[in-house]
Amino acid sequence: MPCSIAQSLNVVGEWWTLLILRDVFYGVRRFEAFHDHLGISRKVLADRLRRLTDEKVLKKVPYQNNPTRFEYRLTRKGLDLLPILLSLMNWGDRWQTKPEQTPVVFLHTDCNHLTTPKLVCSHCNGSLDAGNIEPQRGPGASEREILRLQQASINPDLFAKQVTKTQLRK
Amino acid sequence: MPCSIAQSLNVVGEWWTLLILRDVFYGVRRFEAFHDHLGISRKVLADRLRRLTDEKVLKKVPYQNNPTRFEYRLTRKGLDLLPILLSLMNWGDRWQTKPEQTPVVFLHTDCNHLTTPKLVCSHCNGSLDAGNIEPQRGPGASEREILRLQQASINPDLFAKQVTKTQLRK
DNA sequence: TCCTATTAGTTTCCTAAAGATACTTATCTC
DNA sequence: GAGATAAGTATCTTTAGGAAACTAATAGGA
Repeated sequence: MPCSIAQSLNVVGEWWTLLILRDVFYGVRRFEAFHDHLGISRKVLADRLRRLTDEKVLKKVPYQNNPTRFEYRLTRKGLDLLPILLSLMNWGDRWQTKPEQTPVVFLHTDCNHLTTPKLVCSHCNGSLDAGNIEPQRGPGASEREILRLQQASINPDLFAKQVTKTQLRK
Repeated sequence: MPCSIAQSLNVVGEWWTLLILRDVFYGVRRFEAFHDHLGISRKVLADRLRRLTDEKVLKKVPYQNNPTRFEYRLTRKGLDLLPILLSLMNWGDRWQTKPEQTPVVFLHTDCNHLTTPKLVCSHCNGSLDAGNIEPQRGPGASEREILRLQQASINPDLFAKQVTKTQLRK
């Protein structure tokens, strides 16, 4: 599918993949450790780790010889997944968890305050949300994509009041 | 699992769910339209839409009577998923797509420039990345979570040089 | 009136993927 | 030699996904 979201989901969209990556960000590196922490089946864990190394999100680094054994580390490409994980965590905290049940918070070591991630514009640093962005065709837009964009509205009348009976087709 | 990422994935972690939501953000609202655009099976589409409305990410709004038919709209909770979608899109663009193949770009209407989403600290507006955040126990941290955090390192020696043979246990 | 189209699903059947558990290989420790 | 450790494979059963046909309620046209 010619869509960057689909491209991403192709790599990290399967069950377990993002939970494995969360563990990697927390410093988990070895097969047994993933298995113990996550309670994931060994077959699926092996499949996912293979996929992630094939896609160069993780790389295998040897940590002993005889027999040679490997641990899994993030590549630059993998490290760049952090915004996705932080966004997921932020949404879960806000909508799925009571504030007093928040399991993990983050300290921003540059300013030494607890932080919540916020999306801003790379150009003006102003906040980015559904109300102030507009999708446009990129250089690789397909015919289909262009058609879709012509009708696109990022904020589709979100809180449209309930349509009254007389407005509805009889 | 007592983890906000798992909580989020519980709602949006299944195949198709985020692609359906992408379409919703672009203004797609009806069953047949999702089916046509995505090429998803009708059964799975019905399952996913039911799940999303149960979770109050989408809500059904009637648009005609006799027979009453509904379309799917984002709630505030659903609208708040935008950072996740933008982060996924951004990662896909950077790592899975050649620049000249980018299908969609975004205009930030506040500053009128094309934009790339960037994560910043809610407190100081400084950039947020693997190098300057540190996970800490939240109010609802479990024993397990606390143990994990004690060994946590968000940036686990990413580019550790290949370990030399003599460093490895013989 | 009868025929076809539209919309939003549901049902059925078949294949693909996930989970549980046991097994394997190579080595170290007791 | 017995057990433990680590990183997987292999096998079997259960579950989930895809394709296609079917359904309900109505509108519009011949």
